[in-house]
Amino acid sequence: MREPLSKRRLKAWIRMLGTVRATENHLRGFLRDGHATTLPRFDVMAALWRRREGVTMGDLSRMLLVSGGNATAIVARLEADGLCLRTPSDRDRRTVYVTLTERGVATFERQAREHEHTISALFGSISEADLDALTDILKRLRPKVPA
Amino acid sequence: MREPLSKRRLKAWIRMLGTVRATENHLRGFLRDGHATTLPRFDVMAALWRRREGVTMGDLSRMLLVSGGNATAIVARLEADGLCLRTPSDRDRRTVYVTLTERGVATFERQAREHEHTISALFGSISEADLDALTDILKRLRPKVPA
DNA sequence: CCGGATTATTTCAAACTTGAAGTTTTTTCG
DNA sequence: CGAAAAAACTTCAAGTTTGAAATAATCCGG
Repeated sequence: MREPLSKRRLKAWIRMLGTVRATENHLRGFLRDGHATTLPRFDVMAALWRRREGVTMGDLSRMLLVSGGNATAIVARLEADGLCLRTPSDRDRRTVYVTLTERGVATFERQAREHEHTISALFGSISEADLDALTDILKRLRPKVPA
Repeated sequence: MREPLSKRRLKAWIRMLGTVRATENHLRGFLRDGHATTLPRFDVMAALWRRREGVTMGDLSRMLLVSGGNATAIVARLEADGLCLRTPSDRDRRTVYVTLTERGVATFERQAREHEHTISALFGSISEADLDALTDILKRLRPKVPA
């Protein structure tokens, strides 16, 4: 044994954290310089784009793993910019459905193209087999942390 | 080919991001409930602990991949709480060395024990071979994103 | 039907974070 | 040497984020 297993796990975690932070910093850069937006705004718009039919605030915060208060704040700014829309539900007057506006969809799709290219470039050095291995490992990791 | 490679890379990235966010949320929980502190404070203290001889503000922000302004803010709060100390350099009067106080060391080590256990538990479902594979993949990923 | 629990969301203060601008000091090089 | 450029920090405004408390609506058991 080269090192206690718990230490090796810790190092793997720290390395993963570093990779994610570095990648996020990179993404933040092109969103700022090329699209005058931010990562949290992009993340919210991505969630809204994926579920075009509308998402409740609760779903949104669960999808992004952020607090409800945070979701409220970002959606409020996106709405002020005309990129998304909040519609109260008829069925349950507590819930609000959020959707992208037409302009929001167009804006996101423009950003998403470059986003995908950027990620693909950053991840270009890992093979298909690695991609499978990574996905497999992450799949086993994730359920350990309950939502 | 099951799917365009760029889409698969994107999905792997999104999955990794989710894993990291979920893990961070979990860590945030025990730091708050058990140690009355926060993740950014813990991260700074970890960096200071690792380099006990002292770290400049610049080194700190590069180690943690955060902005200089951010490092200043967190160190200021830690210092106000008596957990770290800022010492101006004799050699270069622009630079400041930051170190943990004795109390800071003791506090961090207490938190770090539980932190390591938590990570070890979360990562308990991946084998040693997986750990190697994961580390290897991340090592190849990371240099693509220059600091 | 009533009242207490639960659920969905918002509000708010405090902390965190970025990025740009400003200050001070050191380095470079003509 | 003496600018001009570079480097190390700090400051600040604006945006992000959390978590607790407040609101409002729905659900559920009696």
